[in-house]
Amino acid sequence: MLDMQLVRNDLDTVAQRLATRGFMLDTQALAQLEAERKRLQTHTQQLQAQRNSSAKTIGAAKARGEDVAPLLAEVAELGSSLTAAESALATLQEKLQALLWQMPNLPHASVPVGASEEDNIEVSRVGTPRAMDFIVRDHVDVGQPLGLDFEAAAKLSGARFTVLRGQLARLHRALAQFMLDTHTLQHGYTELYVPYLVNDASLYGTGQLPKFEEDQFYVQRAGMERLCLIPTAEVPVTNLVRDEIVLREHLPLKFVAHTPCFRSEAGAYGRDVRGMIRQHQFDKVELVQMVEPQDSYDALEQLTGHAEAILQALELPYRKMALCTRDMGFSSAKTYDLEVWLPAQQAYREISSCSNFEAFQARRMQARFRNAQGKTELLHTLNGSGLAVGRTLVAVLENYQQADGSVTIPDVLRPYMTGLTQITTSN
RNA sequence: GGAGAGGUGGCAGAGUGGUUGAAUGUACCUGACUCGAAAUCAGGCGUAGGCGCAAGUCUAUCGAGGGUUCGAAUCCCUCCCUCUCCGCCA
Repeated sequence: MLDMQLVRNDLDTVAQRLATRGFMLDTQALAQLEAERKRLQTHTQQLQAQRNSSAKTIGAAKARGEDVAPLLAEVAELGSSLTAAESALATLQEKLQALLWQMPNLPHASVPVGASEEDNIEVSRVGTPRAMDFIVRDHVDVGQPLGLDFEAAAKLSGARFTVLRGQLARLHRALAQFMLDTHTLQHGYTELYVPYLVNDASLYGTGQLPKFEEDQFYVQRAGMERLCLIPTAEVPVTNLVRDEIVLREHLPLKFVAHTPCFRSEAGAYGRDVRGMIRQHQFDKVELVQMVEPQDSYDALEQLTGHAEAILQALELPYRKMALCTRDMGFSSAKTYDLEVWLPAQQAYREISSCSNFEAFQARRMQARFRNAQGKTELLHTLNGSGLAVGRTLVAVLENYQQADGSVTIPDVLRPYMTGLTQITTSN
């Protein structure tokens, strides 16, 4: 959520910056609503002040044992006009609030302005795709003989689910373990285990609501608040600081969590239908940081580097993209995507997204810290995938495939696989 | 599933219709005492918003929403959440 103060005072600049990401702010309508709000609020507060002072007068008179009838007559009219003013103000403020909830974050000055992913800028490219002197198969063809089973998953749940068997399931687990160990032991993150079902307030906090309700999976409970399957660990982890005032000496907070993620992928029909690139359920190791405002862009570089370290350790070729204004997520001020090389597609595909949200989420969550002056100030929040486990498995299958149909296990994963060096149909 | 208790300021904890934005304790800040610290004493200390150059002033806020009332933390209704005990269960 943007700072209403800023939106008010700098309406045209805000509108221009939002326009670069494709959000058209009706400044005239907003200015008009704002003016009306101001008028109504002043009016309402005057009436409230009047009510309060007469109530006190009446109370005092009663205490002295005087007749209060004439005083009561004086305020007879006040009630109804106050009720009317209050409800008019409430309606208007709801309208303004709804508008504010739906406005995306302002892009940082360093974000390239662009219309689509075509305008994303390649920041760096690491690793060289391996030369393969045989017909390169995609992860589906490589994986199916080794235990990747979409038919079984379809029977159980439908499209966009996966069953993994045997060493493939184990490799999947090894990947997650390796990522967690790296981030906790080498990058200083605290591991968390968190709920996979969260309430609406949490989804508002990180920005999934109110705009992206149709992307979520909801669980209804009779007589209880509905809960939502988390689309990413970002939601439960970031919301840990919701309504909290963090001590400055505890900053930065750095958390890592391995969770499944659930996405309905509404509107993605026909995209990546083959394989396990785009699933309703996938695992992800998520990095989250809460930092002081002046540190957040350094933190973004570091956090992105932590995700890159996994790709480097796995010796997977990738590139780092600075997303352009139009391609960034709703809540983000700046995002780097890490894209891994998929030889079958002869393309780099997203495997991690690292973002600085500045105070956008913190304002929604009222997540604050006490600054050096002892005043409460909004935190800056960041997160990034480190990495998407399912897609990492895809990348390993494709990049480590051999002519004979086996898959070599990357060196760093072997300790997690009791020394196994390759996956074949026979193991 | 059954029975009960409860949601008040950073924390603890009073308050059951009238100058209560809220006692008290604690934490924190400032000052006094001290060579310094501890202890003690005095003062300050929530959040959000409106108006104002400012000093200031006004409004809202005691889980959420609605109701009663001139006036609600306090009474009534609905909902949400937490805790305890019993049962069942991974």
